Amino acid sequence: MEKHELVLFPTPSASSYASEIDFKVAQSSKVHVKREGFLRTQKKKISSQNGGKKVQHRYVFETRSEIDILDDGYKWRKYGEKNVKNNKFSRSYYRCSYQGCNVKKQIQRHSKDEQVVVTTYDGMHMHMVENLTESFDQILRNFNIYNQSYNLQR
DNA sequence: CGGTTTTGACCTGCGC
DNA sequence: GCGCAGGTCAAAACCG
Repeated sequence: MEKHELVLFPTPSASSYASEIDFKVAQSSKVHVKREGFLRTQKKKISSQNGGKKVQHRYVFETRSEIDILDDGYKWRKYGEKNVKNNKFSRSYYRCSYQGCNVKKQIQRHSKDEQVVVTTYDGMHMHMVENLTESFDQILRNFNIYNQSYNLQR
């Protein structure tokens, strides 16, 4: 396994909810990760669902790859597919098939730069997984560490 | 047989 | 309201 190095520091976003960062993975490909809170309307919806206790997380991965589905070690069940406007490629919707796990993800290819795959994760897994891909784990860990220090600075 | 994919219908938020 | 765009459901097909 290659070493994952942190390439860029993000510019503090205008939105207080979002932060983003780039990782270089295995020499060739770069992963752009973005973490954002939900928009106000979505927050409202969430809070009415579970009493407003839980914070929802969203991670957006942008990878440059020929393969649409990057194996992150989790088991996903596809539950939908849609054509999005201004995009010739369709977007796929997946849900984590672990029982009781509510994590969702969307996979979508850029219309302009079709080499880029955008993977959006909604929520966090509250369970372990045997087959966790090391690179994915490492990226998320680095990203969380980064976010912690970022939050401390403010 | 049990889980997954497919696919059109259904639901919902939002802008006009 | 209405219609569009995006997100989800669910029944049938599919597959090991």
